[in-house]
Amino acid sequence: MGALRTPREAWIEEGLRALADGGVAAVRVEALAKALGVTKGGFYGYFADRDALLSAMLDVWERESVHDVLEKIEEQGGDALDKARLAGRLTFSGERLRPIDLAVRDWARRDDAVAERLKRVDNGRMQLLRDAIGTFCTDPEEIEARSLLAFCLAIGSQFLAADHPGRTRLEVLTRAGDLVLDRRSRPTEG
Amino acid sequence: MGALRTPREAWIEEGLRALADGGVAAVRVEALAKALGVTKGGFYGYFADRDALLSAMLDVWERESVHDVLEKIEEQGGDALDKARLAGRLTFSGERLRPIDLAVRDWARRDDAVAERLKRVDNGRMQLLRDAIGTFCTDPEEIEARSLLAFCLAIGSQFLAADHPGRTRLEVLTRAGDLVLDRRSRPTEG
DNA sequence: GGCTTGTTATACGGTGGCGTACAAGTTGAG
DNA sequence: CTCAACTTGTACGCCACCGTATAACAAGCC
Repeated sequence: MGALRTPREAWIEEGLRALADGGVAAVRVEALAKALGVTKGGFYGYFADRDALLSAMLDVWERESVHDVLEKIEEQGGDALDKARLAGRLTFSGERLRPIDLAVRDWARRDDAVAERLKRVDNGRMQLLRDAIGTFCTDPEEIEARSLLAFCLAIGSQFLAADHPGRTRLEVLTRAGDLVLDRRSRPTEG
Repeated sequence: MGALRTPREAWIEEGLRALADGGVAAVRVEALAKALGVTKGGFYGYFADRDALLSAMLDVWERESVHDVLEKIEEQGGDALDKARLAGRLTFSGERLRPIDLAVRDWARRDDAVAERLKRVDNGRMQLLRDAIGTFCTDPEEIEARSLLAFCLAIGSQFLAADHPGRTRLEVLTRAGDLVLDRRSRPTEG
């Protein structure tokens, strides 16, 4: 029996790396092979074609983004606000999920199947936010509006190029997060 | 003298259309030619290469996004809040600038020259928001945080796939915008 | 060591894109 | 109507990529 020198998972992992820093167009079979130090010879033993790899990559991404995050949240405990904050950090800090998420988001604008998956994932995240904001806010419309604000802050800030003279993005982001997620921040004439 | 049957502007316009609905990878000389009903024969009379077209497209986009928007804002008048709101509508409603903006935003993540241009544009937009929010808010840190929130709301909502059961995205978006841009919306225990 | 089994390298055909060269076509001026 | 000037079509070489076929190769088992 021959050994498994470049297993299926290695292709998926390299594909996710390419997706993360070059978008879906950068996921090219021959480029992945070169990055893995092999040729594409073995690739088609695991995947019918490039689309099969893309699909497998999305499977891994969806599992890590939903199942794995929820698991970590549960084992941490805390109230709904803590959970939402941890979920945000797990997804949008750290160099693994964050760039993949952004690439998937752009990809979804041109591929309905990807858009469908992203919708499932985003709906789950929105529910975490609703639960969190519901702990200090009773108006359902305001809960929804604040949840949207919090989510858009997390995503939008990644796509924003503007400077904040005299401050860091992180500082402004923290303050903005407080405005949306903290009951006590009811600024000026609160 | 021969007439100008497919002028330079037509290539740029078609390029922007392709960029808007397929991303920068979809801006292909031969595809644009087909869309214009010609072959690529004439293209290289106007542009040294594909990059020259991309650069010209960005020039047009930047002028429309900054100069033209500022012009319309000035001729409308009103206070800083009205101006910021109009700027937001001109940029993120309507089917011309909005999809181009999103495509440029993703493009900027992989091209430093584009990132530089986007930063210039975004800085201008942020200043409009600071001026607007400064009309009812005095704390500079809160002004910055609210400006970031407003901007992220405009961008992030375009990339968000989640549903809002029982409501439309526009309804939630309007409420969220009020939370950030309206002094009177100081919800629950305001 | 040889055999079996699975993995990888190599070579190929097909497609589609870029940029160039030049021929064919069109247009307006005289 | 003719000519010059410009625009466009066509054909080409090049390269990168996909997917297939097949041969070379490694690894464990007997």
